Amino acid sequence: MAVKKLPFRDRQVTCQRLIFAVGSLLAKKGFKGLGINAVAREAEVDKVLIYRYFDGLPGLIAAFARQEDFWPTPLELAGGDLAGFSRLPLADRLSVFAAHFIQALKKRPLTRAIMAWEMVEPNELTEELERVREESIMNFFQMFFVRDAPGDVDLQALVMLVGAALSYLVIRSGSIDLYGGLDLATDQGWQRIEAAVNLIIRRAVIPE
Amino acid sequence: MAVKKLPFRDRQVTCQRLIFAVGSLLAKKGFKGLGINAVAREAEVDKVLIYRYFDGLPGLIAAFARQEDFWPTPLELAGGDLAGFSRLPLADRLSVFAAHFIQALKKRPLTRAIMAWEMVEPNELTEELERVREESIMNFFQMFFVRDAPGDVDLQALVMLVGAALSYLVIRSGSIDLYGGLDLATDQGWQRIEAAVNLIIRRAVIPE
DNA sequence: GACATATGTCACCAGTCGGTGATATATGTC
DNA sequence: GACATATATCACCGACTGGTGACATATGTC
Repeated sequence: MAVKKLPFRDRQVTCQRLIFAVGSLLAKKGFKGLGINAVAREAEVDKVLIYRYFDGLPGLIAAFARQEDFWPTPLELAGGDLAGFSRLPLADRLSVFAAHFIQALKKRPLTRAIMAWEMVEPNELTEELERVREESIMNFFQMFFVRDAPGDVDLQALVMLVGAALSYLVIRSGSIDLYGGLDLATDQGWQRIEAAVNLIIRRAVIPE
Repeated sequence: MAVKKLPFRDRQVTCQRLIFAVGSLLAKKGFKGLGINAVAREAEVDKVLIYRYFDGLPGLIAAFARQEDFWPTPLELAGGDLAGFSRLPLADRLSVFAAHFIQALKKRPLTRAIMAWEMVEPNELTEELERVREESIMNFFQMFFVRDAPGDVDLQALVMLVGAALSYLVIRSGSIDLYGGLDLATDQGWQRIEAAVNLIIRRAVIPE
């Protein structure tokens, strides 16, 4: 007789298995596969426990998002040195930010998946993630960019446009290799993109 | 006895109903609801006819995409006057392109939906739409921008970055109103975005 | 040991999914 | 009228979905 499951009877462990299962399932199948049954199967845990411990799938996913570092920290976006970052000239600060933003997204497949999800299926969960992220973005901007405010440049719009473009390209790179002739699959391609971003930044904030 | 369906026995009409149903279902429910059964229900047509006439749902969706003007034409992106557009200075041409690109996407909810779809569920169908679009984009670029090629600016990367940013923002505007402090819900917000794009363009292609 | 509780298993529900084969009905051709 | 064909309907399949209630078993407390 096969021992189907190991009833550890340890709630913590079970919860961890479930949370982990969300991540691995998300990575494997995307959202299509993200259902109560599938998650329970993946975790080798009875689905009823998802209701018990997380009050349903949204609660579980929320727990997952809370525990993952699914969104880059300001420290990470600043390149690991907030003070040094803060001392850089505006253009350099923007360049550093752009470069680390790319890196941060590239190394977070699950974050990319969730970002893509948000674009397609607005629901109470994605809205929550959304809110947190919007707040985080705005904080970072307020903290490091708003003070410069060159009178003739809408710095906020500039930053967000760059962020939007990079978000789009990184997300797309998950499913295609070529966008408008830009190679999203190789480091060279991304260097080219980064160079273009830097050029935009330099030219746009000339007056500093 | 209720007359459940009107068996017109007119293949063309039936096909039209199915194609239309794809659009209206896509608009109503997004992709989640886009299944064989749902489409058939929406069209009040037996699902088996989808297999008969379109060889399955992908075929039907392909037919839908083919018949919709789901992607803006070069003429539209050029503002209705190809010759005049072609005669504009580079910076103006880019600005006109950006403005009409925004308009073209804003007035095509289904295109936005499909673009969002492509970001989430790469499959044989989206790949096909993808291919067509990539081709279209590159043609437009080759036709109207490549000739200028300022030596110090990666014009292609610049154009595609702007396109990526605008695509991202327009798609997001379907589900959120605020992105990084930018208002995606009002015309004023979009004017601000457009202004920022124009600034980027002007500054980037100064040398012309 | 008795008991309550926490933890986990199982069976079942109604509904939907994509898909198929058999059948009915209208249309066109001879 | 006879017949083939195009068109549409229907019934069913196995599989999966989210969800719930009943049950089993281990753990901790008294």
